[in-house]
Amino acid sequence: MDPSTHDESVKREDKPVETMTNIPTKKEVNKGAWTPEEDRKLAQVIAIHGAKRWKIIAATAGLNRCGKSCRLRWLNYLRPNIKRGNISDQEEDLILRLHKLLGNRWSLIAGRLPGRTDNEIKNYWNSHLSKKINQKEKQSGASTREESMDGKMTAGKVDIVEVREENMSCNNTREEDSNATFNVDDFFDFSNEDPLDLEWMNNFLEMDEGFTSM
DNA sequence: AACGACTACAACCGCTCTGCC
DNA sequence: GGGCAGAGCGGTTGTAGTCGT
Repeated sequence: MDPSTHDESVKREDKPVETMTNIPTKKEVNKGAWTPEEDRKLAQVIAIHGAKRWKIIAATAGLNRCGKSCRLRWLNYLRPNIKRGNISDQEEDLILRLHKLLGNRWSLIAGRLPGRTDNEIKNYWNSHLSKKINQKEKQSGASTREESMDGKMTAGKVDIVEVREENMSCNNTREEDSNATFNVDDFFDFSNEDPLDLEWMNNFLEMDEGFTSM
């Protein structure tokens, strides 16, 4: 499949806004794997201008890339303090628990795993964890009735969590829902927190255990 | 050695959200 | 309040690498 045949975003990026001469036109825009030279140029420009105004960055760096592509490359690959590969057992466990709580909100999950990107976690989930879970479900489905009851309990737990999250994440209803014991937005607000401080994790694990025992 | 199936992950796409004018 | 542009997110695709036959 050739992505260029339905490239709506590129069309949008080429609106007349572009008065800057270096911004690539639809025909010129480069796609596919990034070269080391492109990485170097992008990193240089970001070091000078900061990681904002991606369209300008793309133009300044002389890259025939759209701003979106530059942003993604920076966030997922070039950014400092990125951890690559080898997701530890602890991290995996955390991903599983957070996914149970949050669903496919990868950026929130990634926010709690220092050095990991949402894209990496999403990929890891799709290629590793989703299979693991499927296997587990199959196993539990084929085993004893007692175990299948446990499976129902697990599914029930997820439902409860999802309902809770719905209540918690909705700012409009937050005031009405005075019984909420937990606010997901507050919980995942890192603004006043050292990202490497793992105390939150203990709190989260305790809370998760609390749901488990429900 | 050659080939197809499978896996992992980088990158793209479309959509939504947010802030500014 | 409405429109626009930029930023961000999650889903999906493309492809290089690996493995089994």
